[in-house]
Amino acid sequence: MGDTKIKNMEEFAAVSGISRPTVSKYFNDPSSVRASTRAKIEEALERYDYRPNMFAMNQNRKLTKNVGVVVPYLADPFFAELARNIEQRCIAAGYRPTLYSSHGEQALENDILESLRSLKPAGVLMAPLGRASDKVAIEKFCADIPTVLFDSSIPDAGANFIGSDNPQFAALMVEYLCRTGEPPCFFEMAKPSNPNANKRRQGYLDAMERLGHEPTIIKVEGEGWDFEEIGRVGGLKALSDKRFTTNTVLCSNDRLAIGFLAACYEARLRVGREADCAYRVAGQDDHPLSRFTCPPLTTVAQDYEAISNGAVEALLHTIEGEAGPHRVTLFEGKLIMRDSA
Amino acid sequence: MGDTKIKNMEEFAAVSGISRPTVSKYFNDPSSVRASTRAKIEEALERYDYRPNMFAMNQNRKLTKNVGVVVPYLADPFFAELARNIEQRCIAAGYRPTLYSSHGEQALENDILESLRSLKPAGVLMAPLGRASDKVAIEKFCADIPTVLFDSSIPDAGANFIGSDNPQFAALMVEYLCRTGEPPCFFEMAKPSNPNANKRRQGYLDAMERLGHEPTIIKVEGEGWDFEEIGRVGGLKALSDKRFTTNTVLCSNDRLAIGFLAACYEARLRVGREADCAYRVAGQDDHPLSRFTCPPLTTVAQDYEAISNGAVEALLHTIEGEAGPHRVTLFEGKLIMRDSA
DNA sequence: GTTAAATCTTTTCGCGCGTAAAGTTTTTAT
DNA sequence: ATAAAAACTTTACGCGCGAAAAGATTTAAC
Repeated sequence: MGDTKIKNMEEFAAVSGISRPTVSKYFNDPSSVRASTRAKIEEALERYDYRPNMFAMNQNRKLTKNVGVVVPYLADPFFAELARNIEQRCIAAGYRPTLYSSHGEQALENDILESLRSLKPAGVLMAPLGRASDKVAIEKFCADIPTVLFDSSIPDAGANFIGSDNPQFAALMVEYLCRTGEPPCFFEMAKPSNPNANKRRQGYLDAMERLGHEPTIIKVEGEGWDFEEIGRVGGLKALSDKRFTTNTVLCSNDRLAIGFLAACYEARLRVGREADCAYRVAGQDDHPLSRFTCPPLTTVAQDYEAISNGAVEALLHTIEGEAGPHRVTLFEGKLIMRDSA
Repeated sequence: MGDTKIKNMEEFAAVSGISRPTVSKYFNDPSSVRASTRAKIEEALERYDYRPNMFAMNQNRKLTKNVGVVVPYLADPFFAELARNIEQRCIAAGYRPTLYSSHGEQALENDILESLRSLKPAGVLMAPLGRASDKVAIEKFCADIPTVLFDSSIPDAGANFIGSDNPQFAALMVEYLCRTGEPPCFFEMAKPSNPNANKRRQGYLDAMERLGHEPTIIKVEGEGWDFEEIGRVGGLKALSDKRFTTNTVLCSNDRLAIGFLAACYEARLRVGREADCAYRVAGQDDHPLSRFTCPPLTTVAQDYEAISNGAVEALLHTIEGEAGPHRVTLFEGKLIMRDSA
């Protein structure tokens, strides 16, 4: 292999005995050429390892095979895991995903959208920052480029949305906690980065009312994406201020819960379902590390598979023109019972 | 702004009153044109938001401004954090980083290298999978494209390497643990994914010998990148088999330690420095979540800043031709004392 | 075996920009 | 003020491929 170096498609077409336009057609869609031609090309492909020049390819093509994947904070294993799933599904569908993280900053999110435009992507899968997002910029982007939003929605951005049924998450957990012990207090950030938090709070309030309990919401200070630290510091303060009206705490998300567990440990309060425990603590998301906390965290699991799969499929439909304007798909969560509650 | 839509550099040159070749020069290096010309261009840039076509730009340029960043497993917050730092430094240096994760698979790592070649990157920053890497493929890649390896080295790959002084990590922790209590047993995977584990084990052995203690190494089964689960399952088994010869456990890395902490909790063994604790547990890396475990994990901190900064600087030097063949830079770890040991 | 349909070849053009050469203008130095 | 240097304009070409049109060939259909 590699006798003579192949410089361009012209040369490769020569050694494979097929005309260049047909070879070009092959690379755009191998199934679009006759089986016998395809065999010839693929045989030559093994003898001389040629790959078409990406830049020349995409220059004239109206639609590239590039797909942008944007997440708000990649250091959060929840998004890392979603990104991993999405990447692999895109590759399987014959697309070239490129991963971007906004790192929690609006300026970066906008920069990413800008540089994404110049990539002429076939489509974009985006989990917006949420509260910190530049809604107008995102709406404009969605209007120009086929985009599917996931995890966190931007109302009125004319794109499909795939996410979780957040009120259901909270309701599910509230019902479980009330059935097995004292009704929960709700522990959250005063200014959540993500609108899902608001839906979870509402789900909590509704479920508590439905079950005839008085709700208690504990809001802690702190902004940004350092949820664990915010949960720890805020948790310590809330504990010493005795703001919890029951022995049960439902956290707005698992990362906050992990911080709250650390606060309980620091305050020498035992967490769990057993008799000698001071608090029961539950989270929401089923963060990859939640099963390794001490005690293991009871939580509501996001359906990672369904979300990533649904997002990719919705994007492919959008790309292929089957419009279906502004559909919203929500997946239910599953109760994951562990030792913390 | 946006009166007439600018299609290409020709049109943009017209509205800015500068010739196209000079505009082209500006975009390649704004400081290469006269200040007055630069001002004219930048003024026009504000009135008409034009951006040069990426694909046409890179087609004829011998060296692009693209930089590939490859990590073995992005769902590991350790690598996510490194990637974040590296990305931002690359952007600051005027490059366009693109992030890739091998997701723990050799095939994917090789695929990434392949598609990276067609991106004609100015350089690549790569943290190899380690044991699972296709060494030959990586060596070839390094020979063709300016590459800096980080975190995990590939001997003989003709590239600079930036990482941590792993034997020092273990030695530092062994000395601390021996000074404050019983000497540690070493807890690790039988087949570590990463060669750093071997250096840490050697560092442990040397330090134990130097201090006149008998070393004990506990190897647990399991492959892949699910370190926490491997640590938990292996830890439970090792505990029930009574394989620990002292009350102190030094884990090969923090993720394994997090799993081991979960095992201790499950076995109802209290971890910490206090009198009623059964074990002291320490890790290595200062994983982002290590300060939130229960108890907070005593560990040796990687110098994230130094590594990411060093890697980017080494790459920039390599790109700019200042060869300096095969330099290895190692950074020391710092002891982070928390409650677990 | 003939005909229509599908596929391939040949030819040609253009994408948007990098780059080089030759001539012109502006800036800097003396 | 004058010469030399620096920066600019004009012109022209090429990169590697997509795409379209017209003609030749193969395949499928009856």
